[in-house]
Amino acid sequence: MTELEKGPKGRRRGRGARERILSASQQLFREQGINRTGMDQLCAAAQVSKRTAYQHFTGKDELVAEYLRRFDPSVLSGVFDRTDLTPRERLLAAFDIPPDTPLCPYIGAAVELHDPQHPASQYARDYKKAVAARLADTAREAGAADPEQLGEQLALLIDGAAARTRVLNADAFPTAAAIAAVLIDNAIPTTAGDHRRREEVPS
Amino acid sequence: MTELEKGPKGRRRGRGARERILSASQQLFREQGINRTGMDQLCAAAQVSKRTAYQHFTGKDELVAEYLRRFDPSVLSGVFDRTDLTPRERLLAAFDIPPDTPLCPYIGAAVELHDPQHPASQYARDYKKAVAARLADTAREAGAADPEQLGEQLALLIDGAAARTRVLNADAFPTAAAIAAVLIDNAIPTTAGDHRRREEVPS
DNA sequence: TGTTATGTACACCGATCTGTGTGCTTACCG
DNA sequence: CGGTAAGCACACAGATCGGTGTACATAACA
Repeated sequence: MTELEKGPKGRRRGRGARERILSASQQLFREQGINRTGMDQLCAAAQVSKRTAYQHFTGKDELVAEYLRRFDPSVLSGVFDRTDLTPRERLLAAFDIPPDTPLCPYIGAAVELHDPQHPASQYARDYKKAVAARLADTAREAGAADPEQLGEQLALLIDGAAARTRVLNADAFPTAAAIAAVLIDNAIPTTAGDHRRREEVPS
Repeated sequence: MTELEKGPKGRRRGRGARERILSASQQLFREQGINRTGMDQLCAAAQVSKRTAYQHFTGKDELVAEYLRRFDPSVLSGVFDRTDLTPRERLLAAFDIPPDTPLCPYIGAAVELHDPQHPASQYARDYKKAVAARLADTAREAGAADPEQLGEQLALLIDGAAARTRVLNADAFPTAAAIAAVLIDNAIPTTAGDHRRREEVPS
């Protein structure tokens, strides 16, 4: 009561204001977009006074950059660290996305901010490159002929699915997954089986 | 002089204010984005008084929708109406984009407006569907096994290239074109000449 | 000539936005 | 206890936004 619940005034601090601000950002920026989410609304949602928010972040720009920096775990690592899958399956698993996922915030940020020099835009670039690199690593692990190329191609498919889902309001990831399957089959030379869908991998 | 050049006051009307407004929209909305371009700036660039702008368009929303509606000719028809190319070549030509093209305004609008009900968002959807349909038509003309699927796949590649180009600030269309070539080769059974290795599907 | 569109120039409204300034309140810690 | 850090409530500044109101100027047409 004294710790998590608020007294009507004074220090509230249930697990840090900063956390609540970033948590609210995750929700509001994705739901409404960055530009359409004002600091007033955001602070209200985070149950944080505006004054406090500006003591944790020098401005909205920094907040946005920090907000973007908190995404890897769920999307990136969540896919690549699954040791129960073969490299090949891991590549395809990148397209298995829960159908309600609001949609790649990096593209949204790059479009909304519209300034390639903005820290968030720079981080979005870095992130996209990192994803392509991890895909390339996995492709190499899977024995692809040209891992870098395959990684870049799969990254493009993911972005295409994200953008198209956003514009059409309909899930485009199955289509992207189908293309990915073709590309992977074409790029990985042998591996016992063949092209088409191959159920399991021996080891 | 009396017609095109302006007297310091009064009616200017060199080829219609509406045209100048839309023309300025094309430039500013693409350069700066929609939300970051105010009506004041836009009217100044169009050399049109703000009052006049609001007599031609009921509001910015309508202007944005109209702005989007003026893009087909250059992109869509420009590719599909080329009778000097085979259907196959036409499919690939969709990825031949002048390297400086600012980038698909439909995706930008859908992200910036962030409201699927916005007239511009609806038109963006219609347009994307139309492109996929024309790609499917061409794919059918080229003899693809599943034209709708190929059309949807190629459309996704285009969107992926657009989005990725935007985020990474580097041309992603060559990568998309490479994927397209693979998909087309896989989907079109015969077609005399070819590159890649295609030993399968005799008929 | 006068009328009617069409347009200009410019001030202005209300809303909203990022960001501050100020004073008060509470928790923690020595 | 007293001090300090963290936070709150709230008003407010300054800018910008979409959109109007008003009075005036010009071109085309009768």
